[in-house]
Amino acid sequence: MRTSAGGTGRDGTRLRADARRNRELIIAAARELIAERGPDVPMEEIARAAGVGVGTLYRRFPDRESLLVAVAGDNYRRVAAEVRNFVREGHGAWHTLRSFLSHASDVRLSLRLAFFSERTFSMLKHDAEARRSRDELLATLERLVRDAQTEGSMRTDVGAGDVVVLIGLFFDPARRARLPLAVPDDRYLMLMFDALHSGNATPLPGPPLGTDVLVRQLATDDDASPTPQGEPSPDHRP
Amino acid sequence: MRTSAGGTGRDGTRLRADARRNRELIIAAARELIAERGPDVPMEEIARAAGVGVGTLYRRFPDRESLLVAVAGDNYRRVAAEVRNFVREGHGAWHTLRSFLSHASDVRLSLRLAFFSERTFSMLKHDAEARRSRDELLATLERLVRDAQTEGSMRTDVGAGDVVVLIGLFFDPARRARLPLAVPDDRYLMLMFDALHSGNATPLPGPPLGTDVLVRQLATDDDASPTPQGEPSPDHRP
Amino acid sequence: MRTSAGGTGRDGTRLRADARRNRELIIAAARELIAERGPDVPMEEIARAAGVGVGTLYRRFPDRESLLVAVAGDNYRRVAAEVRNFVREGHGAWHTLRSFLSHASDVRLSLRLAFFSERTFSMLKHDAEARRSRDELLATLERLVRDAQTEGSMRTDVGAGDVVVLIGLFFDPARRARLPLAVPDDRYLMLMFDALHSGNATPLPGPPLGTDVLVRQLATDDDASPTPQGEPSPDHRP
Amino acid sequence: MRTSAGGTGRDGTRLRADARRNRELIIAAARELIAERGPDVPMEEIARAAGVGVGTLYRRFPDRESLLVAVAGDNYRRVAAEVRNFVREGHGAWHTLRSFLSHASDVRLSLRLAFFSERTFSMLKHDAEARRSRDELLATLERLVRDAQTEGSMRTDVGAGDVVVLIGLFFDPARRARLPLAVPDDRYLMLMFDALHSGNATPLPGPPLGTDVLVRQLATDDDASPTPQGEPSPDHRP
DNA sequence: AATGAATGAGATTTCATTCAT
DNA sequence: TATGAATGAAATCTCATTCAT
Repeated sequence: MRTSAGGTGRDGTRLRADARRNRELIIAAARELIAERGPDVPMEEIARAAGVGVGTLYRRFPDRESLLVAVAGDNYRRVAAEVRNFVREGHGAWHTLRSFLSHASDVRLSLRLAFFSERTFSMLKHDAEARRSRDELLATLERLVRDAQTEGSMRTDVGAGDVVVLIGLFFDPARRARLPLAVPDDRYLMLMFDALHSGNATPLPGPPLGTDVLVRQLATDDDASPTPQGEPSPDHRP
Repeated sequence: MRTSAGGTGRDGTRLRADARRNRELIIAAARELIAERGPDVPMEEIARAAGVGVGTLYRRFPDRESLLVAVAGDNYRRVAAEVRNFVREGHGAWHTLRSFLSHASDVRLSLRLAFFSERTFSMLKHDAEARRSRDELLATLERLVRDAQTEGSMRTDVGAGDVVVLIGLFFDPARRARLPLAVPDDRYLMLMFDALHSGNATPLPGPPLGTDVLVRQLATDDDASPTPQGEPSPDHRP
Repeated sequence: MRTSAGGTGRDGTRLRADARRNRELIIAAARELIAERGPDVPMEEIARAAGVGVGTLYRRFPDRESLLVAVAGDNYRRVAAEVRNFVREGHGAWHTLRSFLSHASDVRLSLRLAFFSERTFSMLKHDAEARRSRDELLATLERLVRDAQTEGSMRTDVGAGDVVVLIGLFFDPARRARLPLAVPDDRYLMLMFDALHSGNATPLPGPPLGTDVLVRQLATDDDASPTPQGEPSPDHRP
Repeated sequence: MRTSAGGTGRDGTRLRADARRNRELIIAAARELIAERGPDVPMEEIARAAGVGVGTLYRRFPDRESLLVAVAGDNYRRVAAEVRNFVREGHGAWHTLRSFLSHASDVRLSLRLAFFSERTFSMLKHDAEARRSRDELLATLERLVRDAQTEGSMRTDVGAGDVVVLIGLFFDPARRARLPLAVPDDRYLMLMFDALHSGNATPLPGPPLGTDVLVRQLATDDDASPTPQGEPSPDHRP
């Protein structure tokens, strides 16, 4: 049984064991460096951190964008399980949402990665599994938001898309690195939650932003068909 | 008696008319491009946008940092008058603070510019007038925050420094440009205000952040006189 | 057992064959051009002369200084063997000294290269092998001078350091290139030797200049061990 | 009575008093800076040192070469009187030659300046007075050398041209600046004299080099007629 | 398949020289 | 006429990407 997770080449053929290992090393190094220094770190440094040559990196990922896509996809996968666990616990939607976004820095990275650039986003469409993971993540987020709103603990004029935007704006490591200040993430995360909590009556301009809007907004120019072609391996975990 | 605003060379001598005009064109172009694409836009593009040669740009500003400083300084000056007007109106501190930060996009740019890099910040110290403007801006912010807290409309576990950080994190045009979404600034500004409004009881980690902390944190190596006038951050805890 | 001469990267690892060849082409081109036009020839020209792109040059030598160091180091190595041969012959120290400096233009280039700039010199300290070669060269020079003085054929109020300075002043190709004259090196080399010959009684201001002085004068900031082996300048005053 | 000394424009018209003053300030500043840092000092620095704008400098001297020519010419004139004095004293030709070259740093600068570049040299041909001063200087040098040789104190296989070459090679301030060593000029000047002193029997390759050779060698490509055209003001000091 | 060398297109900065004020 | 501002052609160096080993 072939799992597709990060283990297939462009044409769907199985990668050699060492090749797959390199692929993973590269993605891990890239995630680290990107999280630390933003999406513009020199390719050579990523290669060095991964312990491979640039050539290898480029053989695996023909350009920077496709590496970003891979990192994003990988991250979604990493997050997928975590997501389910968080939800299972059942401490109330609002609390779950908070701890979900507070503790899982991978989640935050995931939410940011999809929106690094149009091309990153649009390429994501061609990796069916990553897209599926992403959609699961977004669906979970949607559900948590909806439940929290039903509970009455979250204001109803915001949507899951707003949460994604907030995360995307807030947690930019490049920006943070540039701020010559040691500001604690937590403090501003808390403020963000307070902003989202119900009891804040200021009416917001515009309707709640759903994640569907985010996704749709990016899927206009390219092909509209949901999963057009090049789905390397349709079979995935049950 | 003329003030020197924008019209003096490094040594304080008056610039020739055409030179001053170019200087202003450059700063305007730089502000525009920086606001649009962040502080790393090619110098050549800035020059082109200003309608001058690179050489001219470099004659006026020997390196990128000094251009950033100039843009920051200029922006502070542009903001200074506006600041006073806003305050004069007197519709209550909270309302004033909101409209102050909501309407003046220059204010937001100013608050961000000071913290682009340590060197930008530190060079700013040597431009007395820009520093004065900055300090006036920060002092105003401090006052508004304090008053709003006294009014009971703003939570007391945040400080003016927190506002600056939030602005700095939120309104990064480079980041925005990268987001392939047309997100309305207003919406998130509102959320930010709601986060800052009183009635949000979640205790924040850490003490309120004053602007003095921001300024002091960056002023270690150089001159010791922290903030010549415009006392930012008197005590304001409840 | 291979020596690493010219064939190792910065970290001592073996270079690939083609890289080593390029490295050598670059050094050769640089030596040529530097000898012809001084240490300021455009990097791009050096690259062109070597038949490579600038990028290659910069990959090998991250900046101009490090290229100069490499050329110096290489030159020392080239000279090292020659030095021993000259000395072996044994026609009397004075004669040896003369032919040593007369025939080997590489020797002269070497003696000049170490003193192009403080940074060149100081970086040289970190290339152990080049330093060893340099020290061997200087030690040989010291010995020849001392022996010639013992023989009675060389004035005793000069030292090997003086010889280096004279070479350094005389054989500046940039200077020569600028002189719109075809002056024969030999002629002035001969005059220099006559100046150094004994029987010239004019007392010189200052003590004989040893090469140790040259070396020490430049070795203040960095490591304290002055000259690992190849003892330049034992006492040699009459 | 119009004296031509530095006081005429390109077309021979008398310069306004302030213009002449500027011309002199520029030349003085240029001499200083050139002597200190070689013939490549930025034009703007020369202008600044002279207390004028670059525009003024360029109005006076259309390019760098012509400034060098002017500095050379001026220097010759400054030296001319000195030359006569030195000779008048009459302490023996050898002694005179030594003190002549030892004490008058202007003399040394003059001897170097003529040979900075072909164009410098060739342009000199168009400034009749400077050429005359130069020729006087060279003639004096020739005479001193000849007399010293007649006295028996100077070797006869060298000529005044050799002396010029030696000076030209030795006293390059740019070179000296680069040497990270404080070497005393005197010491090497003394050595040079010892080289030139009789009693040094090593036969030199080639014939004595006369200054005529220097001059002739540079006058081939251009026009051969001694003072072709454009002698701005033939009348000069009686 | 892996490596890392080579490439060349920018980006920054300097400075000789021209030109508007 | 004096000024110094404007220009643009180098020169240095970096890095994404391609290609030989």
